[in-house]
Amino acid sequence: MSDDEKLVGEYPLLPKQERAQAKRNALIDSGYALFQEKGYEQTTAKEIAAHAGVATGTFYRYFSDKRQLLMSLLEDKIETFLPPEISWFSNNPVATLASSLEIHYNRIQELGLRHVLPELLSKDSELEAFLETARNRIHARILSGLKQAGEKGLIWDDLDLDTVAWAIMVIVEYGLDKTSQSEKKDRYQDIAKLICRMVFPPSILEQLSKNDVDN
Amino acid sequence: MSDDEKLVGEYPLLPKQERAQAKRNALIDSGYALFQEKGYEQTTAKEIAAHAGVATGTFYRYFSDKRQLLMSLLEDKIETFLPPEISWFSNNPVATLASSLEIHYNRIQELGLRHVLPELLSKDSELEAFLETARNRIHARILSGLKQAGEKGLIWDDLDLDTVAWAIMVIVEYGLDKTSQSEKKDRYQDIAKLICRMVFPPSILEQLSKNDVDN
Amino acid sequence: MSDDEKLVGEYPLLPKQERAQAKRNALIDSGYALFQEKGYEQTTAKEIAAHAGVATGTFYRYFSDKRQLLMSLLEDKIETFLPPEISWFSNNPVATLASSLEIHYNRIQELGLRHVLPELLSKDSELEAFLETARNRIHARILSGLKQAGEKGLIWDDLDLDTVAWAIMVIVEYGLDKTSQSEKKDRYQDIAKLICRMVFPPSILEQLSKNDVDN
Amino acid sequence: MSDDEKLVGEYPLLPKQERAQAKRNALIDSGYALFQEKGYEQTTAKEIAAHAGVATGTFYRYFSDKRQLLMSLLEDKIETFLPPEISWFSNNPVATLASSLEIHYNRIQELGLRHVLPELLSKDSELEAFLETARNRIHARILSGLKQAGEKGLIWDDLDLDTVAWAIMVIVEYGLDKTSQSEKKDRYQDIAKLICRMVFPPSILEQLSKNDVDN
DNA sequence: TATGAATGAGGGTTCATTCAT
DNA sequence: GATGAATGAACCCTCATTCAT
Repeated sequence: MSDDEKLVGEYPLLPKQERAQAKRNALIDSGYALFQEKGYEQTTAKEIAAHAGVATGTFYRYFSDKRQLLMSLLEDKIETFLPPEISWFSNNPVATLASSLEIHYNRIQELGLRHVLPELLSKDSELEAFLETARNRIHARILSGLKQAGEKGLIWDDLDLDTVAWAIMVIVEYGLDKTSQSEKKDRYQDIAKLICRMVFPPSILEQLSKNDVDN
Repeated sequence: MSDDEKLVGEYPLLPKQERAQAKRNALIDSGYALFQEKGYEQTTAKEIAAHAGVATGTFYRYFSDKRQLLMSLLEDKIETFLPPEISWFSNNPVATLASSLEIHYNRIQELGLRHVLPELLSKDSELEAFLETARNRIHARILSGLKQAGEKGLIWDDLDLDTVAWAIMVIVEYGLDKTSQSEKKDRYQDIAKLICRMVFPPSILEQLSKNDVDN
Repeated sequence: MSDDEKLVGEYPLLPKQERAQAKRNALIDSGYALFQEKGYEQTTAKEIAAHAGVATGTFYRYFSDKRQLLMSLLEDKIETFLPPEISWFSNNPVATLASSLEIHYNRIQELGLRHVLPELLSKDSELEAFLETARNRIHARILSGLKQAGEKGLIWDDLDLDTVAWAIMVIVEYGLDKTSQSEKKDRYQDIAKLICRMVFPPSILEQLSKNDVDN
Repeated sequence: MSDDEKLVGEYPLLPKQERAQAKRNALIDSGYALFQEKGYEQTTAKEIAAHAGVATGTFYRYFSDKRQLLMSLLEDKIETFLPPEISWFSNNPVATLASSLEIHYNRIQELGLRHVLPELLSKDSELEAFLETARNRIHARILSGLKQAGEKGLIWDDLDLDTVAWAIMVIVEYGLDKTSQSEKKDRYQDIAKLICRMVFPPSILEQLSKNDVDN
């Protein structure tokens, strides 16, 4: 992408670079698809290349090895991990949160690499560090939202916000796996309700919701 | 070998079946230890056998393959997944829950296979089914506790108990990973508080706790 | 071989160890044959295994890799590099030397690895050190023979014995390669004569030879 | 690239053929340098091209393959193998020979491909034939010098000149490898002395040297 | 029954060579 | 001509599994 930007304004628009970038992307996409489908260890570099429609050797032109493709893939997709900024000040926090969750969860689903990573984490400290960073960014984002709400006196004052942020994260990250597609809509609502009950005292929650009805 | 030493001087000792069972157990334990330490794919049958103090070939007398050892291992340890029956009627639900969580989490830690399984799930539907069953048993146990509490009118009456049970499960299962050992004590308290807030209306919670103080 | 010695006196004579040793030897022999035939780089581990009549994997039970087989091979055969102690005091030095050369050259031929090593030397300092050691042992043996002769006043007194020893070594080591088999007998004589002329003043040489005729 | 810089500002400059020749030479030089440094098998076509500052594909415009570059290289450098015509009639044969050796050995060092070739010989009969030819030319040159000396009655009359020529060749070709730079000067002298002793009867040698002193 | 050497398919990776641009 | 990305055969090595002892 930064590559494309550099090209802006240049006339002939080198087809070579574009094709290379396309091939790299095809490999990443294929790696992504196969890692999800069969797991990381079960996917061979040969398969990834074949799936991307290139020769085995080409794989190694773009990535030093399978692991590096995984890292590149993660860097490409990392933003998806970040949940949207959650607004705790909305009139109808439950509904707002529910829709936030839906958006975020869909993204995570799309990423869908969670099933691929755990086994690797134990043997790859760089990967571990990388994901830890991502996780911290998510946590920090949730925590900051909670702090703002706390400063306005909207939430329980005896909460350890760190724990709350972490519980929300876990619920969102691991929570919807086994739910059938048709039931998910309802579940978002229920989760949102649970989270709100963790966060807001009932009185505040009622009041916020009332405002909503008034509008 | 330490096994052989024990045999010195003792003649008939273990009947055949027992010796075999001991060997089988040693293999399971070794598999368990190594899977945790290095992951499933990264552990070889040879290593498991060596760690158990038997020959490579012996491994295959007791298990048809590596995967089957994993399944046996899980069957052996599955009970550990089950959380203790949670008592929602105690006088001090937060404290009671916190200690339940601590007990359960320590068991799960001991099992510690979560990092090993996810990647396998994608390629092994039998394993998937197996774990789904285990998961369902946990869920059912939590759910049944909630229902009892619900029947006594102790908890929010607009809760989808299924969702609540599931959220509790997720928090317990995935929640404490990155917490440092020293901070865990506090975290159990905080988690218990959160869960209680999801479950009990504040008034009930207050009342239950008051009883406690009275005693 | 030292293995065999250890076994002397033991009854059942473990067939396992013997078979393993035999396999190891078969691999070394195959490696040796193929290295000579096609060169080191051109020979694959698979080929060596096939030539020895075992599976690829078996190769790696006995040797960590191709290079290690080469080292083992050299260690096994290193003694062959050592030329026989050359007797400079014999009555007929030329004839004696000629026959020594013949024996030694045949051994070297049998070893025949010279064609295999040069390219490797540049990239493998351990191998280089190993061969340097072997070379030094040869040189030392020749030199010691020359010194003894020198002390008896048999040879030119203005010789740098080190250089002489080295020249002899080179001639013996590299000298007979391209000579056709049929001509070798004569060539040994000629070489022996040359070397003697390098070493002995004509008068001494004549005198020594005369003794011989007298006998 | 340094080539390109030379082109700046100069329009037609090198005719096509010359440019091509320059590129070809650059490739040969690079191949030569890399073969010496890392060995033939260890050097890739890509590296040679990169070292020569051209693209991989360009390599194959000039040479059908890596082997062909080696052959071309040898043809280019073959003359270096030829030792200088050795004058056996000089007044001070030892000194003359010593300086001849020095010149020749330096050339051979410069060529330095000896470490590269042996392994290849076994699998490439054309190469073998080629080097055999070169070797024969050297041998013939030395032999012809010896014959001339023989005709003048300067050397031992019972010598097999073929063997002598060959011994000289071997000593010169393989002899100085392991000698440290600082000791080489002396060694040339010693070698020259040895060779002279192989060739000349002491009386002749003395007489020739005396002439020298007289001058 | 226990052993552990043997097997060989298959994985990751390299590199000589080709060919579209 | 020149380029260098693409190719894919072939290499080295591992390890789940078998089987003679």
